[in-house]
Amino acid sequence: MRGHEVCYLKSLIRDVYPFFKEVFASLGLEEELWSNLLGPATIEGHSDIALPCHSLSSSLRKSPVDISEHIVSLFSDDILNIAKVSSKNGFVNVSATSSWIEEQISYIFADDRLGVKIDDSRTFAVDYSAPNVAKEMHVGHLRSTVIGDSIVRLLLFKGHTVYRENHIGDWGTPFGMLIEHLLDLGEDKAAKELGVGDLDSFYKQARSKFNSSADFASRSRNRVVLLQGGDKETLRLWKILVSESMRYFNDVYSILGVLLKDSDIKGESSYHDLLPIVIDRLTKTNILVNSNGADVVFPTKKWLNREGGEMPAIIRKKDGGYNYSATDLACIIDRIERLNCTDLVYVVGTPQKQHFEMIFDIALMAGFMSDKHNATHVNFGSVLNQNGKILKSREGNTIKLVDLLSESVSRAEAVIIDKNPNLSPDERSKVAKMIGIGAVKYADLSTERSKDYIFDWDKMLSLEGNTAPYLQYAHARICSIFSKSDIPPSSLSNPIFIIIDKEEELLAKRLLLFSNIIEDTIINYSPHRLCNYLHSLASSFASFYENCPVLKNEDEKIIKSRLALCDLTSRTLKLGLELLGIDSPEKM
RNA sequence: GGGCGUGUAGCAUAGCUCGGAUAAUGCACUGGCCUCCUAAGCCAGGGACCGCGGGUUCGAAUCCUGCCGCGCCCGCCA
Repeated sequence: MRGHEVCYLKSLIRDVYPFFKEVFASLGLEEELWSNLLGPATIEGHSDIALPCHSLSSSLRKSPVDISEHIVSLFSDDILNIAKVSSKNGFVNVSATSSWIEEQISYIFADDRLGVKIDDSRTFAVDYSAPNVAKEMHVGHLRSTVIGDSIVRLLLFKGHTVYRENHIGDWGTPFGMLIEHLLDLGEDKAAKELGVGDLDSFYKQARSKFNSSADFASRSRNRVVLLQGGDKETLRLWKILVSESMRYFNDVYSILGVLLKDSDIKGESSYHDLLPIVIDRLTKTNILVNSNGADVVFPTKKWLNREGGEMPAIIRKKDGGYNYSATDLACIIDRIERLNCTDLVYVVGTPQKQHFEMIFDIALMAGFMSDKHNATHVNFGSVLNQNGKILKSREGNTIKLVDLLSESVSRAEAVIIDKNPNLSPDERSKVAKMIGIGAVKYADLSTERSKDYIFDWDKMLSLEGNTAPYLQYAHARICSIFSKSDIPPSSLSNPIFIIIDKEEELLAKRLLLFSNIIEDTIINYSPHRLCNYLHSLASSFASFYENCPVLKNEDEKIIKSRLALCDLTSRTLKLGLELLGIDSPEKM
């Protein structure tokens, strides 16, 4: 098992390794036979690291239990400075001593980065959010935006160069009808409707006219031709649609507290000039094939369509129009050749998995990317309703993202009034935003992203359990301890840690895991791992807080040690939440 | 038809890359704890043939394989 508690303490393995080496040398066992067996213990409470002896049974001709007991008896006493060694069920168990933990924790404490290393810098393009112009943002967009933003924060923290790429849907056939509808309404009125965020009704009105009026439909088709032909007046009207929608999206981004800015927008339209070049280069590498009048590529990996025929990726349609495969290939060229990216990350839903596999395959075939580049589809599951059905954006009564967010904030505010009436209205409103928005983001980030998740209003806003408010509360409690004491965190340089009680030992061990968890989270692009860790940290803090008096202690040394543990915990929670894009209020 | 994903206590999830001990966490449930640093909390407890069957292994929730349920993709929409 490799839960958050377990990928613990690489340094403990490093420190005790020489002792194992000595013991196994005396048994005459080759290093290859045992060195991979030494690893994190799988059961919390038994030990920190362990070595199962079962596979040694045949070569040593003894039972695993006998072997483990024998091994324990062979260790030199010097290991006791680092760890206690014991045996159980055929495992050799190694538990770090308090003094070893104290030393490690001092090291982390002195580090602003809490032990997290800076990587060799690479250059990433992270493609996320991608709302459609003149269409409402709904809960489905939440996932891409929130997951992508957290990944960006993590990569930046690890020292990488990151381009945020907001690939908005600002081109294509629907724009004919949208522009005609804009004209029908009058520019001013339309702009206003879009700017205040009434995108849903704008789109629906246009769609319904398109379906019911032949005249409108015909005007719309003509308008698409004008748009694609670069007609100046049409482009001017198109820009109104785009900029008014962006104004609205920026409002949502600001409420959500994500990093996306106007300069991160790279809509589909901006790759226009590259599309003929894509065709040209695919032709030159001899992989573009004409099939029924369309220009297509057959990827290396074979896919079958419904009829059982080999399935190509269509790059240019029979009518000469480019489709999204062409745009995505253009993106790859742009990101690799103009931005010099080494890593391309696409935070897009799982339904597009096959599409991305094809595109990455073709990009390699055509030489747009090489082995030196990593392209990753960071896929995520759908948002389901209570009945387990997908929340549809078109016909159903979809919850607007803004409405969801504001309700979350107002519910959070109601809880604060109830729990902490002493907070001033001004503070309360600030804190309510941090909690309400944090709760929604955390609900989305804390489940394994490739799975579907059930949108549960009550659970999302519940302030109990594995939720952002629980983590924020732990942080606020620590701030409160410091405000009650006359010892500010800044005065705690070079504290001497004294780990005595089991609750403070568990807290300390979990604090030591932080850097491992960050590595794990970013390697897998899985923010939920960080979430689970922070919850386990907050939970061990709550236990510590309940059982280990900090300020109400007689021993000055213990007060200082525990205050330092508190400070380190709050810094870890705050940094961890920050990397998820969630604020940490000092009072709540 | 082809492909992909998913199935773990009443509910929601983690663990599956890279196989180890009594399967972890939260909600809900039962019982305790506020003249005491924020009870938005803590402590204790009950609750699971890890979808089903085979295989590999000293050892499988984890790897392989065959089924079953659910979902998604296979559009000259993005």
